[in-house]
Amino acid sequence: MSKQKKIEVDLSTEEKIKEAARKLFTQKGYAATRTRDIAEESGINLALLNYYFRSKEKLFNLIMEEKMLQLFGVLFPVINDENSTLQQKLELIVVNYIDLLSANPDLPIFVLSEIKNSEGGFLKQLPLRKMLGESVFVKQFLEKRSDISPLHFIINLLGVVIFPFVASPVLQGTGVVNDQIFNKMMEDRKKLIPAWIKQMVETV
Amino acid sequence: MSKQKKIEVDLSTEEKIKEAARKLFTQKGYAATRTRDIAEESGINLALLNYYFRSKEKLFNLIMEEKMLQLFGVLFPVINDENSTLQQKLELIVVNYIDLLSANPDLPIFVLSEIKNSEGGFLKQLPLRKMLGESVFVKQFLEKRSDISPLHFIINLLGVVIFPFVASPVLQGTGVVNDQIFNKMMEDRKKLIPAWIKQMVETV
DNA sequence: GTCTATAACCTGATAGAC
DNA sequence: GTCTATCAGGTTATAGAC
Repeated sequence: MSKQKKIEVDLSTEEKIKEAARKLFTQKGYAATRTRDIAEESGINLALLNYYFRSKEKLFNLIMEEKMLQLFGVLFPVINDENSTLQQKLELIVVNYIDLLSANPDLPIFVLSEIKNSEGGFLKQLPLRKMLGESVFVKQFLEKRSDISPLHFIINLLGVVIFPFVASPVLQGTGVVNDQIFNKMMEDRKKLIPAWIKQMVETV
Repeated sequence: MSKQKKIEVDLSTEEKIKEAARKLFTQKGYAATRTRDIAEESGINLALLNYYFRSKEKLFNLIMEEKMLQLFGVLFPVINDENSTLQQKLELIVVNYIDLLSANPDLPIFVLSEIKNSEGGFLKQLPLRKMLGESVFVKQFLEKRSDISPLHFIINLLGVVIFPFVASPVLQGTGVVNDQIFNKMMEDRKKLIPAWIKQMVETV
């Protein structure tokens, strides 16, 4: 209550640096981001970055783990819910992802591209194989379609949900859509995608 | 016939540099690639890179335009063919993309991520809006579904085709699939995807 | 905790010999 | 055309004053 006068700017120094790092790393990637940019963006001194985080790489690892959790975390609470149907899970995943990515359009390219360049280091703590393989989600899918790998199904789902955001710079940069139309389309897809996928599952 | 003794290594110096640049740029991106790495990879001297291409950026622009054409070029010959049905176009696009990306798995993330970081500079010569909007492909789609934007259709198609390659480092890095299984899946998708999409188009 | 100044290193690019 | 040597500038990280 004493020093807290500013409305939104009043974060701890450590948090201000992290906030700037989040923005710049996700926007430009690890290699293209300079520690000077982060310092400037956060309004603090360059030396403080090393004081709090020891090195650019350590700060990056922190942000990266956070962003991976953000991207993959959408799935975790949903796929093992015993009390929802496959269709309900589908709808929830689609809505949650579209909301998340509308607010963080850079997230997918950033995470996927940095993972690719990091020789698997970041994936060591991501037990995706077990998490998916033993999930209620997969079990429910196999009850409907035991003739096709659930992986195809998951890839298709994430493909139609995430890919538009990955392609968005191309779509917007070539004038195929503008920001407003793109957002409207993503809004529409919240209803369209579950309907398409449902069709895909139920088709013989 | 005189000096040409080596089997495959005998490219012009200029082409050796471009070949190394192709590999490293697509693998690590512009910012993370050092001109020294390119020189070493091509077995030539650092100074020759500047002798032939003036600067890192000019060399990059060359490779980038080449790679964009490679990625988007799959569509051009197909979408305006008057003598093929929508379904045939679909099948051709799917097969061509899966073959291209199986041979160049880094291509999509590289192109999409560099486009995002370049403030639209590379997109100036890509008249995607007209190319798609006036295409036979879109016309044929609208004959079947005038109630839904063809853009949804195209995004879905490219999503299910391209996204698996974008996600492949995650899938392989977490042990969800290995290289062999992944390739088998992509092979299967050549038949699966057209069937899914067909279903999507014909569903009321 | 925060800053200025600077060390130590790296990177793109060029000069100049062959 | 190709190489070695080197410059000029930028980048991460730290020392040391406050």
